Formats: sequence, C-alpha cells, structure tokens
Amino acid sequence: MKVLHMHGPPYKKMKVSKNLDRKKDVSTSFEYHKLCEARRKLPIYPVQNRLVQEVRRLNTVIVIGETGSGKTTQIPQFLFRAEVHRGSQIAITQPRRVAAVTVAKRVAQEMKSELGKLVGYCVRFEDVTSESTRIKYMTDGMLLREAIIDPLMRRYSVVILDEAHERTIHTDVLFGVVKAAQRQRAKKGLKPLKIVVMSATMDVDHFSEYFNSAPVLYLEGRQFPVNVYYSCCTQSDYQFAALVTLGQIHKQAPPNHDVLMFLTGQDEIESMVRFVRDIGRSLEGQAPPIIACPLYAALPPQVQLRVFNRTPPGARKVVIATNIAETSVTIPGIKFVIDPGMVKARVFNPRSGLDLLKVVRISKAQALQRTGRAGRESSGSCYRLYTEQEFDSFKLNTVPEIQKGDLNIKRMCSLSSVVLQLMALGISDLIHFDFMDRPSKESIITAVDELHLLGAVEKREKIQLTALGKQMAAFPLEPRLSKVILVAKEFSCLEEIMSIVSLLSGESVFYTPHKAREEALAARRKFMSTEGDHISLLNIYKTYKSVGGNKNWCMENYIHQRNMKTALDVRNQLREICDRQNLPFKSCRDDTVAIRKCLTAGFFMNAAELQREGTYICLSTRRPVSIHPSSSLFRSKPGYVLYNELIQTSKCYMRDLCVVDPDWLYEAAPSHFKRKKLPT
DNA sequence: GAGCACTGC
Repeated sequence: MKVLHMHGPPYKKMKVSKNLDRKKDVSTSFEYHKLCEARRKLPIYPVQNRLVQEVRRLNTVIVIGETGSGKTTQIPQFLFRAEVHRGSQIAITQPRRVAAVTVAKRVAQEMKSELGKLVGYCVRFEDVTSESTRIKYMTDGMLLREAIIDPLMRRYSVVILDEAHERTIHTDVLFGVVKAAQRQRAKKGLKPLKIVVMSATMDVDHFSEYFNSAPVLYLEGRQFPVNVYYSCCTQSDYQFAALVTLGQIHKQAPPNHDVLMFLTGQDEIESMVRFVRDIGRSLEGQAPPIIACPLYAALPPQVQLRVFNRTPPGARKVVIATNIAETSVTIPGIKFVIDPGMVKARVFNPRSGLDLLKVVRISKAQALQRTGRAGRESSGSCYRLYTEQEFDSFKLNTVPEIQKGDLNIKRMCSLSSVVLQLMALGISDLIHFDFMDRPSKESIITAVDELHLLGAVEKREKIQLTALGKQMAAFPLEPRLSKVILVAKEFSCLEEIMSIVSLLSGESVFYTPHKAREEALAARRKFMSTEGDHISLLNIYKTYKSVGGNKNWCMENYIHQRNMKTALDVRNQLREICDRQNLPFKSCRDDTVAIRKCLTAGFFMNAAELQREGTYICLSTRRPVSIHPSSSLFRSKPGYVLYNELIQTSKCYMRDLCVVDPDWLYEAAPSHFKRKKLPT
C-alpha cells in the first residue's frame, strides 16, 4: 500500500484520561471526594448507604456513573435489599431491548433467582415477569406505554431511568411523566414514588435542576486511563487520515492490541475493510496478521458476532464500526480507538423542509464515549483525527431526539405519536408540559394539527382527545397507521389492512443482496400490483401464508426472513389490540378499493397529483415529488397517489405508493381539501 | 433509475 509510506497526521499528546471534560464540575464536588475516600476503603457499600439514605430522604436522586461502574446491575439490588421498594416493584428502563434482556438475565443470576421470578424483564413481544417480580428491567417505550393505562404508575415504588444521557424521545417524555406521577401521588397521599436518574453525562446540572435540585451521586467506573491524542492540523479527508493512523499503529503496536475505528456508514466501512486487508497483506511477515471486521446494524447477525471472537495469539483485530459500537455493542480487547469525529445523522434541511442523512460532527459526549472504548480492560489510546480547537467547537451533548423533530417531516410522525400518547395520559396542555428540553411550539402545533386532521383530537375550549383518538393511542403505531386500522371496520377489510400495516410499520421485507440484485428484483416482480406497493405487500403476505411461510420460500423470493417474522409478531400484537376493542376481523377478499379507501383515511395528507408535464406535486405542500424507482408504480403514471414517506436524496422521492381516486381524498378529509381544486 | 446512521411501542 502506497499509503503506508506517506506521513500521517502528526499528533500532540495530551494529558487526558478518564476525567476528561468533566473539569471542575466533578473534581471540586464535595460528594465526589467523599465518595472516593469511602470507596478506597470499601468500594461499593458506602455508595449503597448514601444512595439509600438519599432516596429515602428526598425521593429523587441523580446517579452519575462511568461505564463499568455497575450501576445498572447493582443499584436496583441495593434498593431492593434496603427494602426501599416496600414490597412493590422497582422498574429500570433501558433505551434498547437487548440491554433490558441481557442485564435482567445477569442480575437474575447474581441474585440466584430464576429469570421471570424475582428479577424479570418486559420488552415488546416478551413479558418475562410474574407476580413475584420485584426488579423489572424494561425498555423506556414500554414503561411509557404502561403509563397510559396507569399514569400514577401505582405498581412501582421506584422508577430508575437508566442511560438518561442518551436522551431518547421515550426517556425524555418519561422524565415529565414520572415527575408528574411523583407529585400526584404525594398530593393524593399515596405511597411515594422514588425516582433515580442514572446517566453518564457531563451535563449534570441540567438534570439536577430539572428534578428540583436533586442530589447527585458520582460513581467511579472500572474505566482505565486512556491517552488521548489530537491531530495537529485539520484533516480534510478523515477516511484517509484514519487509514494512515491505523497503518502507524499497526507497525508499532504489539500483536493482540486490537483497534476500533469509527466510520459513518456501510459503504465507507466496506471499502475501508478492503483497504485494511490490503495493508495486512502488504505487511505480511513484518507486522501481525490483520483480522478486519466490519460492524453495522444492517449486517446479518452471524457476521456481527465475528467481532466478539477472540483474536488468535500474534494477530490483530481491527473492528471498523458505525456508532453502533458507541453504545449498543461492547467489543473485548480494544486497546486503540481511531475517532474521525464524524457520524451519519438525520438532519433537517430548512430549504427543502425535508430531512436527510448527512455526515456531521459528533458531540463532545460522543467523543468521550468513543474514547472510553479503549479503556475497558486495560489502559489504552485514542487517536482523535481532529484538533483540540476543533474539539472545543463540538456541541457539548447530542441534541435530544425530542428536539431533533422540530420542523422535520419524517419526525413529525414521532412527535404526533408522542403528543397522542401524552394526551392519552391525560396531559392536554402540551405547550406547558414540563419537558426537560422542550420541543418548539411549532412542532407541537404541527403534531396537534395532524391529530386534528385524523380526528384524534377536537378543539373546544381546550384541545382534547376524541373517542377515536383514545382508541388510536392503544396501538403501538404512528397515528396515521392506527387511523387506517380503525377505519377498516367501516370497509370490512381489517384482515387485509392488518397485514399491510404490519409490513409497513417495520423494516423492509425486501432483501436485495449486492451479488444477486437482478434475481431479487425479478422475484419481486411476481408480487407487484398496478394499484401500488401496499397491494404488492398484501400479495406477498398472502403468498407467504399460503405456502406456510417457510425459510426456503423466503430465500427463493428474496424476502428478508427476520423482518418478515417481526411483521408477523406485530400483526399478532395488533390483532390482540383489535380484539380488545371489539373490531370485527373481516376480509374484503379481492376488493382492493376498500383497502385503498382505508389507506386514504390515514394518509390523505400525503397525496400527490400528476401534472401535465408528467411530474408530480405534493397536494399539501405544492412541492415537486417523484416516484421512487423501487415502487411498483415507477413505470406508470396514475393521476393521484398516496405515499407512505418522502425521502430526499438526488430528488424528493415518494416511497410505498398507492393509486387513489381524487374523490376519496375529499371524502376522507373534506376540510383539508375544501380549498383545493380537485377535478372529478 | 435508486442507495439508508441508530433505536422503540
């Protein structure tokens, strides 16, 4: 490789280690010193006592703990042993399913209890708890959903919100919900609700302020020091810089010192893997053999598992990963981290009003998280491919998800879901809801407007949920899709609608490997309908069912088996909810008009009209849009279509389309279309 | 004639 002979970015060594970025916040804190002293004698019990004491005294405590502090597994046990829970349940939320499940398993082992008895977990499709469960790990979305049924969270005496620094939309909403529940319970003279917020954040004051100046406890982690090196000058090509840095490390570092490199996406990672393998080959005999492992979410699970394989003696593992390796996956053996300081994120484009995926700078918090990955088992090094001045200009924290949605069309759906959920919780004044970081007024109003259009809320002296809205809130779906389900009763086609909605709500069931692209597209053509992609999806579902849905059929037809399985799980879940609401499970057989009319009731705001020039414009925004080449309607030009989503790449593409009649649009939302001229 | 980071109910 030519690259190896060139000079890489020179580095300046910094005296930074685990307390990087914390600055005086932490080191001058009285609690911190007190905690450290105590910990030197007896590492974990003083924390336990202090925690229990504070929770008893003040009801709310913030716990700041580095990775490896054991807070997720230990703190619930502390509170349980001290009987802070007073016989009822302790809930611990996690942003990710896997974390909720694996942590619960470990704690069950530690407590020598069968999983699902004393210690259990609850995630979508899986409730492993029982009457005797006292420590319950769950996803944040799950607790939020439970809160709709019981806003006072009566079955819990302690709610622990873990990984709060990640600021997922669910955790952010839960902040307000648990705070309100705590206050309400106190007011009603019910058993107090204890709240513990656990975070790895640097932005401690913000959390503490929000929770009425709750005391902050600092935990030390099992983190080893990491030397941080900044680049001396700005790097114009971070991929190149990353490769050069890897080359230098590889030539100098002893074997079995593994490397983790962060890149932004699949393409970048795959091409980097090829370069890295080239380096390995060109240095054969002079340096340890390289095992290059790509890691990103879209990778099949078996391939992902390779990063956990132990590196054979004398070799070096180089893991090239997306930000999945920041939080979701912990890889053993990492001594070096290469951080180009970039991440691919959804960003809002104010010019087009659309969001798109773009490579942007990470936050300081993310940089710290990446650095920490080098110090899990012993001390390590982190190469930051940006200057210290550049680092100073990074945002302190990643923008909370709930604020990312502002004016962002794709995310509008999420905010309307959240608004619907909050209203179902009995909170109608969302503008004044106690958000830790509030979304803009405009984005709330837009969400309320959408719910109004769907008939989920009505505006009297104040905004309130309609009976329809209440029913909609019971479904774990975007409000538009819930509306489609509820309207299916009128058209007697719930059977078909359920299949379509299930397939639409999850990830794509189309599997298109690079090597067999043509075969995959040909296989797909068999199911395509001239009425659009929704009917095509229904054809797939029906065929899958008629052949008994086996693995071979999926392979032959290039259908993504795992995603298909998830869609079936979703369908079962939706069916249960429909049963509870006494919705008749009728089939319309081949009456696709009924199906498309249902879809119109939920997606009329996503209608596009064919213009004389042969292009489309979106009826709500008057913006030009195009049919995505993957659509079954790509080669046809129907007068009116609905689309499931817009995606901005080289053009503004509509995805998942359905042919409709303009009359249906008017029937579905007369007020929305009254000023718009629609030919009959 | 196109490409998509990561989650969750």
